[in-house]
Amino acid sequence: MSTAYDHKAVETKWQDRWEKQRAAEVDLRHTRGKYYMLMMFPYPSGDRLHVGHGRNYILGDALYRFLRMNGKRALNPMGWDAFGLPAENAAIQRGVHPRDWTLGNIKVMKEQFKRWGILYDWSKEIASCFPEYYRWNQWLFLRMLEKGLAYKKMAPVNWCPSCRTVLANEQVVEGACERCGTPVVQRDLEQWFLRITDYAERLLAGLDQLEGWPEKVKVMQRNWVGRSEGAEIRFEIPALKESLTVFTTRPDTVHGATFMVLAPEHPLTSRLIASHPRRAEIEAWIEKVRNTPRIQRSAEETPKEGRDTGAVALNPATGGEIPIWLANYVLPEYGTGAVMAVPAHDVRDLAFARQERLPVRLVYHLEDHDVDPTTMTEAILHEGVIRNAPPFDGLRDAPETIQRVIGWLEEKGWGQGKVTYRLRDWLISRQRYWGTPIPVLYCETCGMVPVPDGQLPVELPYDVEFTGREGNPLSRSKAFVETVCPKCGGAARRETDTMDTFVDSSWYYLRFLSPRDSARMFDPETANRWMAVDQYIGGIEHAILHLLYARFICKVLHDFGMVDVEEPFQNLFNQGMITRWSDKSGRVEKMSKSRGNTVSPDELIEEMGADTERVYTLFIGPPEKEAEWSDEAVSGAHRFLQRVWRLLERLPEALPTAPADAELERDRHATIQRVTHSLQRFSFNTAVAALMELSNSLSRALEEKTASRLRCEETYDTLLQLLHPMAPHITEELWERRGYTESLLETSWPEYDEAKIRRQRIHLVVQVDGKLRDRVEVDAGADEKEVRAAVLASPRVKEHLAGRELAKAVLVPGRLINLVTRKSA
RNA sequence: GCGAAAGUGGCGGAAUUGGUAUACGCGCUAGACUUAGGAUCUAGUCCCGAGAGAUCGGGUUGGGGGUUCGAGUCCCCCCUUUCGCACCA
Repeated sequence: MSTAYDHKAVETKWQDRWEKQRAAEVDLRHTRGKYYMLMMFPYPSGDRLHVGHGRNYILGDALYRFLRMNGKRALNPMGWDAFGLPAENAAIQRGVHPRDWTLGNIKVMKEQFKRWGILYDWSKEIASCFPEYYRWNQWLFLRMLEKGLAYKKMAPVNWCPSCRTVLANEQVVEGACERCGTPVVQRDLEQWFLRITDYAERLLAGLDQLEGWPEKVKVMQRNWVGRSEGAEIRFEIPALKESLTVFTTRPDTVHGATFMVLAPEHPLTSRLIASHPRRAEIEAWIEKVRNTPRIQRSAEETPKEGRDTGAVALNPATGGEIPIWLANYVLPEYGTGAVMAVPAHDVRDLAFARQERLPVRLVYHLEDHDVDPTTMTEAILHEGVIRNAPPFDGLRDAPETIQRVIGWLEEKGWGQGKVTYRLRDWLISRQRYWGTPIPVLYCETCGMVPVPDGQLPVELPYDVEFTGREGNPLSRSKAFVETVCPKCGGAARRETDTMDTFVDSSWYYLRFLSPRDSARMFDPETANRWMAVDQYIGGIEHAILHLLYARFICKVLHDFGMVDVEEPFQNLFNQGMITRWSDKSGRVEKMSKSRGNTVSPDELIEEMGADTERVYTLFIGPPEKEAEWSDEAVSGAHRFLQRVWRLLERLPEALPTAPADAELERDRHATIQRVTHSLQRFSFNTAVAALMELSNSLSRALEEKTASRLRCEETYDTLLQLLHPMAPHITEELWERRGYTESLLETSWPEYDEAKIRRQRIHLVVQVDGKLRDRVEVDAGADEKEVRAAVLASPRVKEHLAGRELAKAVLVPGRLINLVTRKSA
């Protein structure tokens, strides 16, 4: 038996053993003690994982092992978010098929997980790119289509004329295509949507139930849904004999509406400008605005631009005529795409009114001084009293005032109360190959026809060309596109759009519970027993999109009667990023390949071992916070593990009996308590610190021969058990060398006895007027009388009391006593 | 601009409920062992002042005020940083 710590041999040995034993496999038929933990399944990109990625998985594995030792039936599955654009780009750049590229990457990542010593239940592995998985995306889509939750409409998209494809917002860099640099244009295309806006209210309400979610994420989701209460108000346009509806959160300021502003895309625009003398010029301007990418157009720096249509509307409250304008700052998709401008009480409207020399009218007046509407430079937002706006004169800016105005508008038939959301329906169409084909087809006689369930899955053809410049490769696959209409038997063409990969990831947590079911999306019975996910772990970058979509789809499946829960993830944990100095940029940045500041786990594991990386990663700081990687500090973790290794050989140094057994026993129990509580609240860094201290105590006890052999061995065994979640390989090896045959994973988490942590005699802190002056030894249970006697006997305390008189004493039992004095008379 | 979180030694950080601020680790200093060591071990390491010394006194959690016997922790004002949203009517 070798005595030096050979991390390579130890780690390979145990990784192979865990793999052979299928150590993390769970039989889902049993649910006693069930705990469903889940790491956000990764995208198998071609890059090797670095230590920054490792933090996430190591954290999860430490939690998993801790749960197991605490008797939980913990399920920790892993799969692959395997569809996506990089695979297609790899195909274009390197001529390798997206499928082969993806499967190759999965293999590499799986090997990396193993080398970190991470245990997943691989019997439940899934990959979203397999037809066995994505057929259920299609099935779900068809159910949503039936219920009207999936629909198709024209929508403006970012379009690269050179690549001839739609780009996601993230792929537009300064108004140009990220890949070829061609300026991106806005273009209207028929696109598929999922009606997530129908669920806006429930998505908001559900957040209030999620006590186990970080407040930050809930706030971000609330803002994203963006609920606004207000009213819709109709303004008549005499020239068109039609009315224009606006949405406003401030119906109480309707008397101050001095002009209207429409988005250039508004359906009424062309009729409004039909007889305008400079119509062509305005149309050209509209075209320019429409072609501005949405991100740029809605940036605050973008100057406000507008055009007068020449038409007027009637303000229902005043009966006055007000001009109708078009402006780039009004967004067609929010509210009704039209606003009533109240410059006196809205910052943006005031700026625009001043720029275009439009009139301003006050509704709310300040009480302390008069404001001149022709010169005012600051809008009056939430103060003042209404004047000259019958029948509301005298009312103040308050929610009740708004309610009264809404009631009045409803009574007069001019408008009604209305709630609007910022949330838009979910655009799922992608003009890409590597995704789930949307299962509909187009027949010349029957029109759009859903693919019958019996014909699912609509499989991606393998034999496709990837040239990179011709739009969606699918549309050039005759074998795929040309098909037969299931209704009439005539010729039909398949939809070539594929789904956003966020569809795949919005229900995968259910598939893990019956991953091989070929008859159903998932087994509702097992799902109801195992859902919700008890602990979900992943990056904050998914705070909005993924987590919102997953909540939405879960609610849809709930409404379909397929699963009881409405919220899929009970507790959410977002680990912080790992940062490191980057020579490229000359500052500390997120660790990433493109920044050239990654640390490879391969080399680190080779040099110091996976356990060292694990311990350091957990010790680096609070896991929810960002942490800066330090190459030097890693060696501290390595030294600690080496000390733990050497302690085994030092155990025989202890004598059969020794004087201070109780002290080490106290440390042991106190450490169990500290580590247990730390791990329960994800405080891995303090858990590691506590274990370092226990290791130091044991080392000292051996050195000074203050504890018995039995006591030292017992302490050491506890140390190995408590350390196991963080450093699984070395602890298993040492445990085996201690002579135990069962895996540490199968042992029960050590228990502590509070009575053994308490000391008989304690050092009580003595303060005089809040300042630390001495410590006295007293019985732990000493009452105030006894403590006072002991304290007043202290020479140092006497010194500080000299010339003063004791006013009162505050005793915190077991901790301190504070003697409060005053000048003696 | 709105919203959220945070600010503690040279550095990463610790301090469940208000109760010994700076645990643990890195780095640094000195010493031991050594053929050499980026190995290992031991001691020291918040700042200022006094002392040969064990020690003693004072100060310190971004700044200022407050509550309290007692504040890193609670309240108010300000400063800084990070993150999210951002022409949403």
